Amino acid sequence: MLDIRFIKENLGAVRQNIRNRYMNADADLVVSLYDRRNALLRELEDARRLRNENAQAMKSPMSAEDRAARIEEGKRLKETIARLETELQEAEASFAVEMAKIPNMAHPDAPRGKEDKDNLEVKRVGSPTQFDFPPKDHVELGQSLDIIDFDTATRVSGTKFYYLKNEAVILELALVRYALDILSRHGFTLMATPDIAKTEILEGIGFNPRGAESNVYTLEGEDTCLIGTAEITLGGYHSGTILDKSQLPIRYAGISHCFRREAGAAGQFSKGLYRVHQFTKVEMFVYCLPEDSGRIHEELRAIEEEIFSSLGVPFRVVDTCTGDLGAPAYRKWDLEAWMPGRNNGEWGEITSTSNCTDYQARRLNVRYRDDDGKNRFVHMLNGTAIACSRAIISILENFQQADGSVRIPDALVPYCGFDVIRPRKK
RNA sequence: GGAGAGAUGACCGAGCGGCCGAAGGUGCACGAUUGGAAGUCGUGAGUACCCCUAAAGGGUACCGAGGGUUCAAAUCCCUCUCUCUCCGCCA
Repeated sequence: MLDIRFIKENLGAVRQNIRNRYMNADADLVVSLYDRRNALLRELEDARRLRNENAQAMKSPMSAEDRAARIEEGKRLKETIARLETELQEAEASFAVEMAKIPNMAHPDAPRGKEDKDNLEVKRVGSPTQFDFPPKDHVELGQSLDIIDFDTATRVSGTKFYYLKNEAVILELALVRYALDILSRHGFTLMATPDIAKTEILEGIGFNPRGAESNVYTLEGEDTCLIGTAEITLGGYHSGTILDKSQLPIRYAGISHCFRREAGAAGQFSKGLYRVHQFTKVEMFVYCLPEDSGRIHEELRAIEEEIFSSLGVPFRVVDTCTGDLGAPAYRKWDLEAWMPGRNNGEWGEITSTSNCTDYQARRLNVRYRDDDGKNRFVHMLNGTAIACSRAIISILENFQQADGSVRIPDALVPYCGFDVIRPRKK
């Protein structure tokens, strides 16, 4: 969330930002709810002060009548306080609901636009793969190589699930290990995180666990959810703590499963591994000083580029437009890999890195003590190192050969123990 | 899952319902003493929010969390969470 005082002082800019991001939020309503909350708070504190003074006065000896009068006064105040407390609670609740809808401010250079087609391409590495034969998509390849089974997964678990089989199992593990090795070299602390997190952490990160449009699986009667990304568990790791300034930046690389409901995603491109309910991902997460977050965001992007460059997957980088940023991000880079099997060749998102500034830190209450002794909110950033399902798409489709086999990228051969996946005779 | 013990400020640790935002100790910051250090002495210091602000100042809340009793709760009652010990179960 934003700082309410910032909203009050920059109301015009906040309104404009909400419009630029095509979000459904009302800054003016937030301000008026806040003012109402403050008025009630003042009234309540006043009543409490009178109560304390009354109780204080009763410490000294007094006549029976005076004492009785004091007790009456105390009882009256008790009722007033109880009433005001209820009202304040309601006011704070409605304030919190509206406040949560206000998105982070956007970087001034982030392109204005509504949807992903308004994202701005800023860089290309490699060029779309050329084939001298008709290329297959990864669903077909997965079948002919006998390494991905969608049909059985649909029967056992439902649509948008999959079994990895044979070499694909090794390939996934190889990708994970490859990413972890690179991140370890970049000074990241490696983590394998829980796949479940509390609702309050989800909300702090900026996810909406409830509602029909939510992308989150909630666990019945538990107040917990299946995580959609390790960003949640890594961002929650230091929730409610004050970090030592000298520890910063803290870099974590977390591996987890990711679960997404993808409700209403039927109309979108949903074939194969691209949009699935469960996948494995290595996520980068950084806690840093406010003045460092811009630079570190570039570092995260550079690491993502390093990973996919070294794999030999053609990709481009886009500067995500305001309407596509989501609520927490101040700025976001997406890496889009060339996917030859997608609509006869198309860019498809494989990683993404966001600078969320202090938006998440404020609600999760992650601070550091500054040199002047003041506690300030850290900045938090995240980025995908490897999302296995989509990485596998990009490898299968770009590295396929005329004979129906798929070559393993050189960098992954030592991790896989084989350099090609051949069609399996049935 | 069962039984017991506990949770107080950066840390340790006291705390009879009103004199407790909280003793004492350690640690911390500053000052004095010293050639310098140690030691000693003195002073200061929590967090959040609200009001008022130029600054200063004032108020409210916070003793694991949430409820309750009371004119008044760190202190009494209930629920929950967590930690430790023992038992059970188990990848």
